[in-house]
Amino acid sequence: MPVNQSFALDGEKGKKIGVSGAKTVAALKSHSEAERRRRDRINAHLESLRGLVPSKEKMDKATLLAEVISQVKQLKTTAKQASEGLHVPMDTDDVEVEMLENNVGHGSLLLRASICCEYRPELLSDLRQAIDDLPVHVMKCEISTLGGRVKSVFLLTTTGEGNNGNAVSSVRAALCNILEKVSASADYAQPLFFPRKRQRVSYVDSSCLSS
Amino acid sequence: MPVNQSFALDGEKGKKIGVSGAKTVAALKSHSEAERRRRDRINAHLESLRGLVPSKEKMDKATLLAEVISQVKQLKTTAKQASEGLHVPMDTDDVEVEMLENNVGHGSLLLRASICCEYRPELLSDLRQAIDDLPVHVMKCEISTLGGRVKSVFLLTTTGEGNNGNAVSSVRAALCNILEKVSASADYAQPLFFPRKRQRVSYVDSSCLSS
DNA sequence: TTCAACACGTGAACC
DNA sequence: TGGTTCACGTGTTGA
Repeated sequence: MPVNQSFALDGEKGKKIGVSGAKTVAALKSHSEAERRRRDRINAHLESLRGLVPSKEKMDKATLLAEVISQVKQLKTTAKQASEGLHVPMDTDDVEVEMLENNVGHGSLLLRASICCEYRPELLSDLRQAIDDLPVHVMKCEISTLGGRVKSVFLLTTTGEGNNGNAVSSVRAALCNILEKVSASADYAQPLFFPRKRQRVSYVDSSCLSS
Repeated sequence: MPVNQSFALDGEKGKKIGVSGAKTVAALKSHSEAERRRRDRINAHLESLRGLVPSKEKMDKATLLAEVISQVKQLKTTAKQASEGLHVPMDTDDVEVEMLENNVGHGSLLLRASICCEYRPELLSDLRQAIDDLPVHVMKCEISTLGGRVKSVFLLTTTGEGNNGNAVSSVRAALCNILEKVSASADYAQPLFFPRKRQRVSYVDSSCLSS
């Protein structure tokens, strides 16, 4: 049972309990009702968040919010890796080669190589030729197109013929060659307003993460 | 300035204001402090959610939670589509067409179409021709190869020219035509309405993980 | 008993 | 001025 402390306060401050008191109590009533609506709104959203979080137990409000935070972060990273990292071609030419694992088989390496550039008819055959000339094995190839741009991602394993130590650099060099060919053949056509980034080569060594 | 209403209540209930009153006021103090800690915890999580939401304005608590809810739903669908995007071609020929949403634009549909078959040189141009002949728009295309087999996944939106109701069936028919061309070139008869399952037994996949 | 979590009403601040 | 949002202290309930 809620206590109306305005009685005591009115008495202390000498206020009259009359018409002005009725106005005050009406204002307080609408105020408390508005506050109750606000609480209900927030709690309703909290409840729908409870439905979205993959947990079966009833959780504390704070722990529920913490769970939501961690899930949002997780989803953001996976969505980012999926959309930007792997599938969707960006509008800057790019070559990336990274080593994923070094214990696939007997000293063979697992590489992830990607090239992103403008599409041209000879691109796919050039890619195939370049990969065939390398001492690598294509485990998986993925080609994505978006608006005339192409992003190609390869999962490669070294065949162990050559030196595995420079496998990353040799693959990167081969892909950069293809990028150069693209740039040379596309020199006459520059539809963009600003000078395009021709070649951005990045190399991530993931071997430091795992022993 | 907070009002300590225990004075009036103690007077009404006839309680003594003395040692027991001191204990009561101490209990109330610890209680309010605990409640304050709880509020701080919740608000801290709310603040970190504010940092995660892609909005620059300061938002209401309720609208912030609503924004978080919509973002979680959005991220869930994109993450799911991304994980679906990593598709490895299987050893069986297959055509799949499904409707993802029906409220993309003004009555246009979002379709996901995929075809999985053996690679042949004319496959890509055939695919392009078939898609171009359909009243659809290619939002995203993804081609994956594994050991000579190809899986191609399209994200399509209907242009609204034809009847959206049979968009799924027309796309499926076009893709099945391509599948039949593959089969025809392989000198093999095929059933009429269902995508044929054709086991690929010609050679062992050299890109298996063991080596 | 104490503790943790919740809803409630209220004062204050800001349009 | 009302209207709205927030923080606070408190009553209550269940472990």
